[in-house]
Amino acid sequence: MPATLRDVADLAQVSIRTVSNVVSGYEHVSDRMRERVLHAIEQLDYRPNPVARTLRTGRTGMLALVVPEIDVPYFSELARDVITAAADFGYRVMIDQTGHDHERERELLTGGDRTMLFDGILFSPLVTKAELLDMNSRTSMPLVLLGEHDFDGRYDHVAIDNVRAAHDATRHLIDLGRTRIAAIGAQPQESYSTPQQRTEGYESALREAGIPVEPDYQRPAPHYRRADGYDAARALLSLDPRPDAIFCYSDLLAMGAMRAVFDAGLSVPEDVAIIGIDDIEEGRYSRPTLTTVSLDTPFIAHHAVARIVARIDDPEVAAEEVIAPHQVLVRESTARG
Amino acid sequence: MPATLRDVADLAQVSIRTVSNVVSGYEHVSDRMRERVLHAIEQLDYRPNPVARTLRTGRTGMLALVVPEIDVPYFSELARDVITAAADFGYRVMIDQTGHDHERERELLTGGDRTMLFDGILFSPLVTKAELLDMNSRTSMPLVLLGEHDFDGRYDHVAIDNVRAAHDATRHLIDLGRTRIAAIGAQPQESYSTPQQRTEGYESALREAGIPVEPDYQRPAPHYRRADGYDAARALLSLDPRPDAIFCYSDLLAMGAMRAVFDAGLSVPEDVAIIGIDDIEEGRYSRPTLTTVSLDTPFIAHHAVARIVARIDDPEVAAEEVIAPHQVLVRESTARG
DNA sequence: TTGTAAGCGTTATCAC
DNA sequence: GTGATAACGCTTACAA
Repeated sequence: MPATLRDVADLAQVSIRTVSNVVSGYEHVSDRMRERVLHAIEQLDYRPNPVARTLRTGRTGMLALVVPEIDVPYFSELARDVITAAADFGYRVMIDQTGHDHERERELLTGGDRTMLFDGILFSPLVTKAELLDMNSRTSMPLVLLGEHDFDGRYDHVAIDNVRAAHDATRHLIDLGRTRIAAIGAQPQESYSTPQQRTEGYESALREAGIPVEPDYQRPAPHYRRADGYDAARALLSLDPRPDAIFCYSDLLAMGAMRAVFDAGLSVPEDVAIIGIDDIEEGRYSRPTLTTVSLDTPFIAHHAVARIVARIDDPEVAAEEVIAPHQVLVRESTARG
Repeated sequence: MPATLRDVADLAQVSIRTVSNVVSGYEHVSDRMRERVLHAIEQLDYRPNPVARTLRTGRTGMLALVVPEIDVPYFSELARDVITAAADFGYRVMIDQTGHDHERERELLTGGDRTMLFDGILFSPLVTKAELLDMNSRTSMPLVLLGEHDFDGRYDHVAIDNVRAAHDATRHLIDLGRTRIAAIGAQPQESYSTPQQRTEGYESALREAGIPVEPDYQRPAPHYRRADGYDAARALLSLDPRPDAIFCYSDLLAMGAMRAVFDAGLSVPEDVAIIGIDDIEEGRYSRPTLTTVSLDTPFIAHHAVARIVARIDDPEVAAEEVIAPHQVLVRESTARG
């Protein structure tokens, strides 16, 4: 049975209040008292019960990071940075996986989930804009959106400029001299905003270069996993004329797409140049290495945590938008012939 | 301000006890009462406070999964399965990252970390056997070890037979006709038990085949990341005679090693055959695809969660050892010429 | 500077 | 079957 404040107080012959003062670092405690208390704490191996403290203070010291799939490299790399950033602010991170389950997302946001042991949510959503809009209005749970962009200032969010990022990626392929530029990653339901924005950037870059937008060259991807990229690329390669470049909305899609190109007996970048988004470590070792749009996840993580902490401390603070920098990293998958 | 049991009781004109009964699904409640209570709950949008409940019951409904690095694919894929398995048992998962920090591991295990908001720990350790032995003895926190094997029945653990797995992997390379078989992944401090066991399996397979164990062919890896595999492989390739096969203690090491082989102007598997351990998804898409020892992570996750739940329910239950099956999956990186 | 006591929102032990 | 009421372990007015 773990020792309590009361036990320590009894042993040290002081009041429970004094023990609490010592434990929580209150200043005005005489040295003799502090000495006695610390000794008793040592002796009993006392540790404060965080749950009791939480019940009293209303703070758990935990953040929830909600992602669709933790084993998607982008999310696990983001999680790593978020855990690190949260530690700097004295918070710990609980990771929740929604598994593309909108219902689960709604539960978390509305608090329909009855086990909310955290102070705030970092949310990398799957939900549509409309869904999200009236979701969190019921709960007062502090919320910061990751990766999304277009929410009219209702929520804190930290994201990249998706339109520009997609535009830059497409532009890079154009500068290579490619003209039949396909894209993988549009979502069947067009209400997901990230894919929508990337499509917008892709199309605008094509138009600016005077290249007609060819609907057949745009393939959806139900999720953003390797298998989805593989399937989509296979379909693209069977077209006539076949694309000479593919812009993938995520690096993982790109990994699958590259494999599909090889399996078709073609080569990257000679036959098909490929670019992704995310800059996951895998792309720095793959063959060929993957050209990508790098996202500065540490930046995203840091600002997201900073925002949520600010909102926890003051729920009334105005919502803020943070745009993380991005940058095209040219590697072998788009190297010039 | 969220509604409490008391508010509901007042509105429904019943006692707080009756409300609690309804909420926690107690059977002996009259229909009229239940009706009234449910109505009030609905009206107030009442949700039980999990912290208060926890303080009373001592259960948080949370498990901690402790891993060195969440962005290492093996761990993120394991995390995914653990989260899924935990959900089946009604638990949620908090992921903690120790970042190769022994001190952090000790903190978590001894509860020196003051925020123990979970009921049990699933621990994929970095610590040495000796360290672990007297670590958890102070706390009574339920603990299940993942991936480790040789702890004399003091702790629950679910793992694979590391010696056999390494033996099988090495044997596979031998059966290919390779004779200069290197290994990457031994740890500088030999007290880590998993690497130790893999080295044991590697060496025994060589000896059985009458192949001398060549110390130069064994390279340590500080961590198990791509960069470590890359560096180790580079060193191996500069040897004379150079190895014609490499057994990597993890798939990620293998990905780095493959890249090093290509950068040296050699090919896999013709010049150097490569096999890993873990069966991460990346290896199913890489070029060449990676031969590996598959670990059945869902099995590991399920049994680990089942054990920890059993131990939470009855702390006195005898420690158990679960050995997960493993299997060599032959792919292109060791295909016959 | 330190002690006393009132909660935080539950669950559980009594009675009735 | 339902109603009071005492914990759970802590923080924090309010007193002394």
